[in-house]
Amino acid sequence: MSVSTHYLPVRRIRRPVPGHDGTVSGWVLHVDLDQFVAAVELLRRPELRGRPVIVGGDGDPTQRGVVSTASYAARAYGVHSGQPLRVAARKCPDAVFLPVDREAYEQASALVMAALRDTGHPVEVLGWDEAFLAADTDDPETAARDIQRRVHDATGLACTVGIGDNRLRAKLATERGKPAGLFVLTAANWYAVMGGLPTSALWGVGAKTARRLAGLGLDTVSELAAADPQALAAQLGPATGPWLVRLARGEDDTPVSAAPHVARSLGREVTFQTDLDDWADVRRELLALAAQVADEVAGQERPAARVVVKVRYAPFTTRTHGQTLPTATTDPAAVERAALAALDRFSPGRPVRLLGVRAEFPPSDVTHSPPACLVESGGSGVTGRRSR
DNA sequence: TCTGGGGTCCTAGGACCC
DNA sequence: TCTGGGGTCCTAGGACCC
Repeated sequence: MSVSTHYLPVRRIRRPVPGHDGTVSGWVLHVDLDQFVAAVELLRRPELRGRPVIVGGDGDPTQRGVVSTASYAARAYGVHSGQPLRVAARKCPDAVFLPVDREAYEQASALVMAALRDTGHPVEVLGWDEAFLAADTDDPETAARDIQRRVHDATGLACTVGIGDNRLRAKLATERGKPAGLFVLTAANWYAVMGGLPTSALWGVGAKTARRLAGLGLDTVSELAAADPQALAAQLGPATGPWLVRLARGEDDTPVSAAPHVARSLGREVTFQTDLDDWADVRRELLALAAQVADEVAGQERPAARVVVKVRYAPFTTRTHGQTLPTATTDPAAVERAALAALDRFSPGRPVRLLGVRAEFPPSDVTHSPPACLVESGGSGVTGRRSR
């Protein structure tokens, strides 16, 4: 598994403080590749250009699996990421279905990130196809076009650049510049662009939170921005409440961090095409997953402190149980033992749809960087809630 | 419409200690 | 024997993102 990194020093960017003439000079650029996974496939299969292409699972729409990425031609039929492949096939029967080819995307991603670093701006990688750049410039649009040209020259791929006066606004600008365009979102146009939108338009507000907020009478970004942070803290938690209000105001003072990402955990999981009824099979599959994870933990030379096993019973009930290791270790046998011990805490007999094993690294380990030889750009899931 | 696989972070509740 | 309040740690679950 690759881990994002590079060798530039971490640099805290200058905040874009308006000068007396209203100009700002510290910008955040959010770069997002257009239909990345599908675009990589189209690069090596140019004959498919213009056709609906759907990448996901094993590339077999009769099997369990979801859409990773649909080409723009396929999206016109209502196909989108996360949709079950069976549904996608019904909506777009003439689509070309392709299996996920992780390695190809990681390679393409590495080229993209290298091109971004060649700009000289600090780069914070967010995943295969996204990055923030800190740009100390008075002309962010020229910088953005320069980035688009460099990425295209290096890879043949198109990207959109969101320009913002902080990370949050840059990120939200990008979707308004798609495809292959630019968009500028700052404090100056925040409410004009975002104010009337539902709260789910914010980065970090999903369907569940939007529904809870609506239950409190907060439907739009403007309404959330005007809410009392303490009142929301009582409703949604001490950190989440105030954070949501700041989100709605477009506030984010997190610097672009070019520091190498150090994973907190490492896991493998698998959904079976047919539910496992026999607990002996469950045990065998779990051991295989645990061995895989243990192997990678050993390869990373980062001791694991805890092992968590995930079981999804049919039809879709998910449970987790963890086992803390006596001492943090890279020993594969210890990791496998812990996984088995955790499995013993589940109720056997129920049919199993999914099994997962995840190793967690101790929190104190965050200062420990992975060895340089294991490091490449792109790849790892630098996701989840950020910048609280 | 039956719902992947990789992650991150936050919350609530219980255990435990003083 | 019954009882307080606070702090910290651990665990499971939930929500979100790519």
